[in-house]
Amino acid sequence: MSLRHAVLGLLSEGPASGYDLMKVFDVSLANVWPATQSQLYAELGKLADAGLVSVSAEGPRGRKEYAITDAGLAELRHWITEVEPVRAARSDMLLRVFFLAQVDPQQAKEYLRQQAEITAKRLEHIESIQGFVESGTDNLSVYGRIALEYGLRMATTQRQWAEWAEEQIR
Amino acid sequence: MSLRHAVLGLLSEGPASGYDLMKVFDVSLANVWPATQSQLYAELGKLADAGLVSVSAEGPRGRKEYAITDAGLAELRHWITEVEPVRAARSDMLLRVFFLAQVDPQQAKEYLRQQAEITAKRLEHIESIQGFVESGTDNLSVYGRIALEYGLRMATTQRQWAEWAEEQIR
DNA sequence: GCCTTCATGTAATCAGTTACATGATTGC
DNA sequence: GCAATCATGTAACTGATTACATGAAGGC
Repeated sequence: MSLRHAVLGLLSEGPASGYDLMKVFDVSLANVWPATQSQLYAELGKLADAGLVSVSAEGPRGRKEYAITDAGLAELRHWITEVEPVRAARSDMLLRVFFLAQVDPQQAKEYLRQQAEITAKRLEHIESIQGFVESGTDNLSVYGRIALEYGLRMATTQRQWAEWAEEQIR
Repeated sequence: MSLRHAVLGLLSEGPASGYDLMKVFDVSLANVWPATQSQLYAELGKLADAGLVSVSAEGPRGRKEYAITDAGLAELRHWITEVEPVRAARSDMLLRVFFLAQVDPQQAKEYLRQQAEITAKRLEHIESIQGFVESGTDNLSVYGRIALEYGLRMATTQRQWAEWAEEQIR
């Protein structure tokens, strides 16, 4: 049920069409809550039915601009402050670790080295977008930077763990 | 498609019934790949249809013991060494961070402090189970400890981040 | 005889992914 | 005229969650 709140959150910054939202999504929230175009349009429809957003304008090519309603804002705030985050935390990367005894030590070490490398790449990538967002002063940028810092720290820790784990084998 | 491999992985340590697997699951893999009882039984059925596991014995109360087949072991090894882990990484905890501008700074700080506390509790919990698993010498325990270390490091980093983030506001 | 544990499943629903379908408008 | 971009949606499928149904066997 969180895509709904992701959409409400984006609309809390101002009205937008599904198409607009998708673009913002891809460069911001997609990292913490991926969603597809079909999902987004479907969610906007449901949100409108529930009265949490409304069609604020219609443009060319059937464009529908949505705006968050008071009920929507209330729901967003309620979700932020009163709903306990659930930690799902599925990781097939870690799942594999449990079964590394099923391949030979060489391959197990190789697997962990690969993970260290992949994480190092992600780290570089995060650092590169950090440069981009440094300047933004809008809400999403300000808090986006705090979320980015999370990614940075987590990736660093993961890289170090993978390097340590590789050492543990043999 | 990873529950399938979680099941294969557990069966690679020896034959077991769905009921047996569920118990092991809850204290080990559930942390990296949660699954429900219904899901598990359904998966065993599909796995058997696909010839990756077979019913190796039948016991009282309709108990069916499953054993991994050669094809199953091959599939498991292939998955470990040749299939790229996908990083899904959905976090509604982080999603909220993006929208913290929608509540007042007091509440935003409160939210982050709460996350720090929750993470601290999880950290304690992980440390407590670390004591339990310290002694095991079976494959799952050995690699389970490496996975546990991951949880430990990640939780530590997350706690520190949450404390830092709280400081950033106001 | 009764409680606990063992043991397996079905059904309904929801969330997410992939692929496809369709067409209007704008800029060149 | 044509390509790129804008724009919205449907359909089929897979995976996951919740709730319910059912009953045998073993220990006391």
